[in-house]
Amino acid sequence: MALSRNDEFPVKDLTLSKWCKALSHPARIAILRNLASRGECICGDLVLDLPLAQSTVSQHLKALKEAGLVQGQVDGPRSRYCINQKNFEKFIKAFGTFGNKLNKKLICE
Amino acid sequence: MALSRNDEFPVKDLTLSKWCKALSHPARIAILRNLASRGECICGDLVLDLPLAQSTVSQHLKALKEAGLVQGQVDGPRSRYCINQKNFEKFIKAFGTFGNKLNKKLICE
DNA sequence: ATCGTATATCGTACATATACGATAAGCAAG
DNA sequence: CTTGCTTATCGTATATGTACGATATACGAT
Repeated sequence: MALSRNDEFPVKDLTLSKWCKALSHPARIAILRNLASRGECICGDLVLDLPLAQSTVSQHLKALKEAGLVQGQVDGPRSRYCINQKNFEKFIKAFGTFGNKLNKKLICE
Repeated sequence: MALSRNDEFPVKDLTLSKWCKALSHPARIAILRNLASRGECICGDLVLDLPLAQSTVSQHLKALKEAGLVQGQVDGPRSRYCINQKNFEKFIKAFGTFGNKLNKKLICE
């Protein structure tokens, strides 16, 4: 795409867009729901629940990890994943701030 | 990307991911902030505020429109845009539901 | 009718995302 | 050490996203 102009946008917008991007695929939303309801689980559990190949699920997990929304730890031959609660809360908060600001403007002005 | 498996995911996940995708670029977040603070504005106003060419801004507006988050109406030679409040509220609500469910699980179980 | 302004769309280039199978790497068990 | 299981990564194919300039379209004004 030619050159990205991302460095010319406010950091807050970049941060929020990064997190939203992490949720911009239904598989990643399903993964987060799954992780939340199980507390934690291994990659193989997710593969059973999703209509995707193991390698694809692994890619989505990597994306969520890079966005900071999940964390993983090695457990023998497995990888055990869970939601990165701290960052997830930051995301929820940032989103809430964004939504509230916009709603306030929409209603009051 | 080979064939998409999107039709095999729950509708709720698809809906939320679609909206998140609309916010997955900083320019579109900036546009929404802009529209909220101005109430409404024309494409040219946004072009002045963003580090992007007119045609690119128009593309981002189209994306937001297709996601249902903004609406536009022709005004003489201009296009006047504003936030689609009804859908935006649906989005905020859907996101809140998602976030709350996950948080509840994270805290209580 | 012509000119100027505003915007959407087209064409294009390149980047990134999504999907899969195959393979590599790591560990447990025998 | 070999076997079996789990997962990450590689290679690849294709789709989508992002950016620009150029152009078409639509309207108001002169």
